[in-house]
Amino acid sequence: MLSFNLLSTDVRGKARAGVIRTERGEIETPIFMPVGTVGTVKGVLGPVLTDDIKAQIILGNTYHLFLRPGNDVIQKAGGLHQFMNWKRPILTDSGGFQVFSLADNRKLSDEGVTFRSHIDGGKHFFSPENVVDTQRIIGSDIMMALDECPPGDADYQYAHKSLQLTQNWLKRGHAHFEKTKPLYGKHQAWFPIVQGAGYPDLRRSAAQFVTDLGAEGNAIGGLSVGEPTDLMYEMIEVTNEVLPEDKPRYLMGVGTPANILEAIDRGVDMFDCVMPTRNGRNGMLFTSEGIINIKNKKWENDYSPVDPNGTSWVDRYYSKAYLRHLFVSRELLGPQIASVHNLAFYLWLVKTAREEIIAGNFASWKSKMVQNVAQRI
RNA sequence: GGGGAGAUACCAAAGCGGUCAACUGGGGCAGACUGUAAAUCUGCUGGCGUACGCCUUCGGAGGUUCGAAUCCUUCUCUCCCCA
Repeated sequence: MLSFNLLSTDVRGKARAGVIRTERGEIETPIFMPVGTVGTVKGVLGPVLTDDIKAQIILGNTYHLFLRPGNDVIQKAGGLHQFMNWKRPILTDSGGFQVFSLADNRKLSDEGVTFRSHIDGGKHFFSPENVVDTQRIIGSDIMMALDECPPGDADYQYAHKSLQLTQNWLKRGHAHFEKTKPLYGKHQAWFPIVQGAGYPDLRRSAAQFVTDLGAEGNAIGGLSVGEPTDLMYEMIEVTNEVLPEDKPRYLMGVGTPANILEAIDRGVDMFDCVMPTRNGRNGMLFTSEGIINIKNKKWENDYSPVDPNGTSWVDRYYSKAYLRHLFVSRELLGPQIASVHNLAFYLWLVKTAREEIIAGNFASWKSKMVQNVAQRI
């Protein structure tokens, strides 16, 4: 079973500190989950992820793993944990986000979605049911429901229709989940997803629908897909007013350090985002003092540490000038160091948020940190 | 000693009478990135101006022409081949 214990709630706000227990270990919330789409957190070795970054749970992606290496290889390996030698929990996205991000290569129907593979153009059909089956083969500790993620500027009519499709899929996915069993002897949870675009009434009814499914945790999807930030915060608030307090809440795909702090303040427990790794690979460093573009000329002769306050050894071991040199020279070590740093920073951020919630100081710490973290330096 | 080729912006390299402030690469500078089709993509890169534009450029000097990076003369320098 997956359980969630709420330890502490910030006195002023809705921020929560808790513990999720899975058969592969505990997850202290709020938590950030590094994204490892195809069975690898890009550029980061497993032991670094475990010991240095201290990731408690990582993501995988059903669509990508299904295409390559494929269910067969993963099943023969004994599941994704065995395959990549990762012993802590894994959450897998269902491919729902690819319904959105590969919009040009897919066809939606009530039954499911037909994709054209981005790798070889081949046709594949995903349904709420077969996506559960594939995630059983992957063996993730938390499986995600198949959903449709409408774009941020979806009009009401589309958002409404899309939500009905998603809810139909949630019902079917949930039923199939209840009917099937793990393949490797470890419990797997299944999280449904709240959609509803930027419309409070849709979000509220979607949250109620999801709550009624009685899953072990719930997710908020369809945010940070082009809508204004304030609208995203409003949707999180509206949704969390309805979602049950005794289950973890997962905000999918978000976001910037400031986004995460604001969402924690509105009662979110779990996050994932490609930003620390992708933007890190592209030279953006997130620090407690603000955002650095390490490729900029101004760091050319700055021999100070990457981040003097950083929590990863790379922060003090390498200088900004050296890291800039690696990026400018297109050396592979540059993106690797940046990824390790950014992930360690994200994990530090949520860990500190947790401590501040428990200490009762979250609100004041947050308002100061949101400012620091968002500025460009 | 004889014969030939060439000098273009930071580098390489197109252009061979007007549509050239000059193709394209590289380099440089900056930007984007939110459940990863991304170790990717975009913009700028003579000066001044937001912009229409104006000014100074294609080895040096002179010339032809309404008009030259492009044609002619000459100087300087580089490279290749044969002895």
